[in-house]
Amino acid sequence: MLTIGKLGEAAGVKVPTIRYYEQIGLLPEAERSSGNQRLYSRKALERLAFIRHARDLGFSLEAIRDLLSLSDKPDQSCAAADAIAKAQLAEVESRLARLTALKSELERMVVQCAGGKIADCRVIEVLGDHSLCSADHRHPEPEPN
Amino acid sequence: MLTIGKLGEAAGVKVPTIRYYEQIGLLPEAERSSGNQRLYSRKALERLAFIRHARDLGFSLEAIRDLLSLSDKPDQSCAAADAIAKAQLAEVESRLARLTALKSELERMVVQCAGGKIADCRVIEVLGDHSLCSADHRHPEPEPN
DNA sequence: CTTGAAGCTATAGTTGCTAGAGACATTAGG
DNA sequence: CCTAATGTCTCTAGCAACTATAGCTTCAAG
Ligand SMILES: [Zn+2]
Ligand SMILES: [Zn+2]
Ligand SMILES: [Zn+2]
Ligand SMILES: [Zn+2]
Repeated sequence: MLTIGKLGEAAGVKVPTIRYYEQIGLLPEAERSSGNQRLYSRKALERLAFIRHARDLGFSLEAIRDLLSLSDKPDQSCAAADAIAKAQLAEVESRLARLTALKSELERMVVQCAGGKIADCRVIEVLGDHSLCSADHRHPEPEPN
Repeated sequence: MLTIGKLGEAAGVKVPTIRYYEQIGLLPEAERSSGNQRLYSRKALERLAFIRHARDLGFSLEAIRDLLSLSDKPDQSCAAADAIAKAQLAEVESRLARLTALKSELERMVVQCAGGKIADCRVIEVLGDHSLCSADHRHPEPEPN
């Protein structure tokens, strides 16, 4: 059995994050020691590692919740899991497209500025006027990574 | 003079967002009509459009705050503005690199799954074991777009 | 003049954590 | 065995950048 600190170390997850996952029901309530400290089994470590890896791949906690509950039913079809992964891939691809457009706009701005006064700064100028942009960089959906 | 609704429409920004920007001091306190409703000038529209465009390009509100205060000093050197833009470009490039790695991992997962039961699902399997991944997709910094 | 849209304030919720306070538990050294 | 350091406990609040809700007031059209 691992303490929460050891578990976090083993899985590469910070201690408060583990408690947070438990709080939102992504991890089951941990066993407790006689002194009320959380104790984790090898299974718990696997589950946390799964979560961590899925987070690293950009899945939302909601998606991970679904993936975990699917992985608990080994006899079911994996179509649902595949669909979640495909949706995540599509999400990543759309962000990639957007970021690529942003990158070229930012590059243009930076390259075009001759570096004088603010009054002549191409960066400020472009920010004030989207018609100076070459691409259609709209602002649809957010989300990190 | 524009009402907040017209301003939002003209700039492509939702009304509550405008009020939020005022609240955090990104927009100055608006003039008020006799009935206490906000009224905006053409200048205010330009400022909001600047904010909107910078947001679209992924700048943080903090960065935008700095860019706005720079743009109010036309005689200063634009080095600071250029630096902010370069930092944003670097940020975008690093996210792009990360997302590209994610994309190929996700593609691999999705392609490799033969589509049977969960027990044999490659998606579930890979999520449980990063050593099945080909690339080093770590989880450094977040932030949207 | 009445009605419905638009505006007002204030508060709480979103996602995925992170940081702090103050109290208890465990462990290593002396 | 005692103590000090570290680890863990709960609870609360905070981060970005909004979005949504409730319960008002004001405005504009018919
Ligand atoms: Zn410049
Ligand atoms: Zn633009
Ligand atoms: Zn599958
Ligand atoms: Zn991996």
